[in-house]
Amino acid sequence: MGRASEIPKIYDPHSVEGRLYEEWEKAGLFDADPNPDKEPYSIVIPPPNVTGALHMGHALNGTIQDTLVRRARMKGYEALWLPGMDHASIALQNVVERKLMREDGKTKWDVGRERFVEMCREFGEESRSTMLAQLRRLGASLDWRRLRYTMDEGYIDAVLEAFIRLYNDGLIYKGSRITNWCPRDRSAISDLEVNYEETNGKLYGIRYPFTDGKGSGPDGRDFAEVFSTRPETMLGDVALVVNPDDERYTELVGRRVLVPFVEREIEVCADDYVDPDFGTGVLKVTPAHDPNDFEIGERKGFAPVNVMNPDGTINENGAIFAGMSREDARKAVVAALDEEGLLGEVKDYTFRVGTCDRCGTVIEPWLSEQWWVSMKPLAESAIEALKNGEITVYPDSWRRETIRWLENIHDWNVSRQLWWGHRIPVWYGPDGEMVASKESPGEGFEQDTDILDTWFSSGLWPFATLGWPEESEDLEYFYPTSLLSTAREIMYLWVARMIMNGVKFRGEVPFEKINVHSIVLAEDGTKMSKSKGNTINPLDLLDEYGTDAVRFGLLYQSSTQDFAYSYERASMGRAFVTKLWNAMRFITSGNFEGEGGMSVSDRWIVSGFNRLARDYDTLLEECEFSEAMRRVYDFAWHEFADWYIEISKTAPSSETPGILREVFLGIVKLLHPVMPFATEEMARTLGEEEYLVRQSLPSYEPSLEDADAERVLARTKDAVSAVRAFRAESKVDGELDGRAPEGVDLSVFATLAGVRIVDEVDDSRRATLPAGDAVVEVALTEEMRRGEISRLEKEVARIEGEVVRAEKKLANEKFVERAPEEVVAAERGKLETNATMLATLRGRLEEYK
RNA sequence: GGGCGAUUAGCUCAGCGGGAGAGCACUUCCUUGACGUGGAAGGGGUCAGUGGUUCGAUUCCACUAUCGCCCA
Repeated sequence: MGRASEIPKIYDPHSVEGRLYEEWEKAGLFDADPNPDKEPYSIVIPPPNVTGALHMGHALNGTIQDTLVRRARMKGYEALWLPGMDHASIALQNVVERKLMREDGKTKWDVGRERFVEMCREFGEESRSTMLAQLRRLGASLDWRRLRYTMDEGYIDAVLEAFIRLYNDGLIYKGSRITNWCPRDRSAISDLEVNYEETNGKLYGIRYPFTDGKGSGPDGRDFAEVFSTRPETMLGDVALVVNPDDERYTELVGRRVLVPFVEREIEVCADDYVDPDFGTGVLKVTPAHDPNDFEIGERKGFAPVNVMNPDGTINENGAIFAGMSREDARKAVVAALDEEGLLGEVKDYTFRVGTCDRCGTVIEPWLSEQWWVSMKPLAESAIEALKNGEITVYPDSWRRETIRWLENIHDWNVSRQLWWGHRIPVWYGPDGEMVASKESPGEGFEQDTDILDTWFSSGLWPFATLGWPEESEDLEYFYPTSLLSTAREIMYLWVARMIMNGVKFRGEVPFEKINVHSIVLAEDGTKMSKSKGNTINPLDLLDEYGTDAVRFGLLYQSSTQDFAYSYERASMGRAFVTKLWNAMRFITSGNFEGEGGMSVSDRWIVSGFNRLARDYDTLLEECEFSEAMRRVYDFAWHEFADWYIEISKTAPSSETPGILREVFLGIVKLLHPVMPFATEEMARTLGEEEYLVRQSLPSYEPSLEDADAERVLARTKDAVSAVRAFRAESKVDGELDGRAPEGVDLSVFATLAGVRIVDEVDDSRRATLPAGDAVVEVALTEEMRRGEISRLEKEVARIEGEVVRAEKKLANEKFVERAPEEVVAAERGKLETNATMLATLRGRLEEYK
């Protein structure tokens, strides 16, 4: 017994992870600074929400980034992974509002803007430690000295600077448009923050009497009827509209009707937008309360009438309904219409209702004055960068998708009527001046009360985190960053904007590569969501299986397709760690040493590892994480452990102990970026003194390729497997006498197959076992011979099938003519091999009969 | 309604022009001195359907069906 017995049989993550992480951090292994002697490599983390907690998406993306940055360090780069988080304006503000209400029964208006913002800041400071601790648990090798926050002083300066530059360049303007308005937050929110749901509601018929007399409508009616799902908005109607091709209503165009209650006379006009088949074919136009109506209003020159206050109550334009909530007003309007005889048919109707992502309030499309960014000029540069390959996107389909989105981009509403965030640096002077400035331009100026959308600030992330607008050394050295890894859901919102801003403010794209990773789905294949209760907490996973196991498992499963994940799926990673751990235990025992220089097996494993190192590197470079993991897993388990370790026990050379150690350490180094903790611990147990991250990644060395050794081992493994299969099928234990085919390593074959090599095997008492393109012969006892005929018959039948298939193919003249020469030659070779094999086996069968 | 993607072993997924793969699950055997979170040997797929291109299609193209995501 060697030292192996002193090492536990199972790797214990709990006793290793915390200790190593602390040690690494203390040793400054995650720190990166401009270094003229090294090439830079940099990744900025997609900033998690400051109030957030680690979810499976973070775990996957964190693993990807950490793997790449650790790998870059081992490849000799000055590698920076920059941590940070964003201030999550509306999300955090809502949390603080709820807390305030719960604890003190107060609203934000009760405490006032200044105090409320202070409370938000405090809350953010407290809650951000949660995410930071969780990223450490994941093993994330972030340079913590550089932690950035979108509400840091320097970052705020960057945001204001960006706004002012865009404003001064005429790319930001103020304008009244329809936005998604949340009456509870009393703010515009982005399209992303609206959840649409199919809802059962009603379609109400509203009748607008003609001003010029009864019975003058189509079919002698007194009114024009319009269907609406939001009847209360009729208070803001400015016109009715029909399709110009709708013959039913041709004579209506140009006539006037009365809007009930508000007593406004409006005109009936024609516009292509109207779908004659929807409802009555007549549409009411309410520009202040519907985006399509707004456009019609613009086209036709109707001034909008806004009937709602910011809190969703009806304003003074709503006549007798003024002061009512939206909901009450709807009921009251319907009742009043009914009373006046102006209510038409009321039908059940299913339509999509948008609700606020943060508070669930029904969104009101509402006209308000907002700040907008002109996107088209900015988008051009981003489109160009994506088209000309300045940025490589993995997978490429997302490059095309993003281009398509950019080509159809709309102006972006960046203002929010919230308090927590970057206040818009525009000042209104006493004489109506409007000035963009970080500081008040002077006496009597008042600052705009709106704040900026969180995405406006996070859109500056790759350079604002490096010191911009200062021309810092960091910015000079680390920008553009090397790679951005992200979930696809924020490609448009965030990634596309970073590209535009990068080019606008730095004249250079913000990253060379974009990796769009897949989504970790719940076990049932649906999206994980808290409301469905099907989430997996990554911290529980890390606890149960160990960080390295979870990281490996996630990378192994993550290709371009989303994948269903469950607790059991982490067990594969854990089994792999255990397998490696025990290979290490074996190597520490160091019992096996032979003679005579490098054996063919030694050359084989070295050659195979060498190729693995090359392929693995290429795969990671191209963000093919899943395939890279498969390759190293297969090699480590099914070549190194299953075969080479077994060979080393029974047929070692003088070099075997050293090669065992070197190849194993090589595997450990390749895996270190993925499984940092367990590999470091293994290397240390094997006596390595330097941190793995300071060692070099194994690289490809052409002289180590050994096709000859690979061929010999392939044949040898076939021969061994043939004997093992024969033993299992024929239930044979103990040593057999036998002969090996040409070109196998005899000592490996003999020991692993349990065969005593003899010169001749008695013709009448032997089994002939197909092994790849050769046969193995083993001697049989009388008892074993009984099953031999049926075994041979099965083999003959199988190979006959092969021969027929190949003959048929080769008989096809077109195949021989048009298929590539190699393919035809390979087919001929197979036929020949199988024909020979068949003849041999048939001969044997004759002998037995 | 428009766009994108998926449909391969019981489950989760690779592969993507030349004889179907992995992990888990399943069957049989193995307490051999790295590992039972293991080893050896197996069983199990007309690669969603229909057409087309090709000497050859799971792989390329079209359509259909089902599912998912994004946009309106």
